[in-house]
Amino acid sequence: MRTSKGEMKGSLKKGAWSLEEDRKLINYISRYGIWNWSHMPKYAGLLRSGKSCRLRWVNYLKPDLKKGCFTEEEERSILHFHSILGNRWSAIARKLPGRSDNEIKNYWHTTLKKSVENKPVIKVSKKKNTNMSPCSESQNVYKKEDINHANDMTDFILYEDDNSIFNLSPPLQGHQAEFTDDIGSPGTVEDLQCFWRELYPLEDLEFNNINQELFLDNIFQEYSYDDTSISSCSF
DNA sequence: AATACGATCAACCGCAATGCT
DNA sequence: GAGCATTGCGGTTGATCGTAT
Repeated sequence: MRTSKGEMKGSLKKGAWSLEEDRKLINYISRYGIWNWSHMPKYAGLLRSGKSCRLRWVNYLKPDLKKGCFTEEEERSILHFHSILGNRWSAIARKLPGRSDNEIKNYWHTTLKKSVENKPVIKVSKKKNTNMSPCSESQNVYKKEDINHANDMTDFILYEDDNSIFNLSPPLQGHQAEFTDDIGSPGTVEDLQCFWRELYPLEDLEFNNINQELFLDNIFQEYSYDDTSISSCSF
């Protein structure tokens, strides 16, 4: 069955994305790029709508997304552009590289709107420890400087071409191309690094203008590793 | 300790715009 | 130009958290 917009309905999963689903989507896009959101989920082994996949990628998984608190400068930019553009969140997001429209929209409704209405806002971090983006130092967040040999993680890089399609460069070959979805959930940083290493072997990399540090931070912050995981990490 | 409440944010929904045949 | 598929956008919802009582 299809909706009026052509997307499959029924038997599609909804709600929060699991780590495994994230991995499948990242894995697929890394290998094949974004060619058709509607058909991609089937080939990626995901029981999600194309819309859901796109949203997840755009708002959460894209490697150049910035995570963490908005800076004062970003706040000023949002206020400024909102005064000009109104609720055109995607237009505002384009003015703030690394921020998604959804993130800006949420930040506006939860924080800035109140300040505009002259209600002083006391920022208290109440982040969740799984899917939430890290905000304060109280969060269980580990930056790359916390981890030995973290520079190795800059081995992993995606690039965006003129059509906004993310590709891996160069294409995976041999055992890399055989990399499949049936990989267990990464319990530690080490496990996750193995996952990424299989996708992006050092010798095959080409670097470009994607902010590698942001991508690196995203990988660690995404999964909010606990102390045990970090201390056991040795790459 | 238990419960209620408010804040936050990921994800969904409906619709409009755009592209393709 | 019509009809359908796909993409993108903005509003809204619901789950989950921390805090207050």
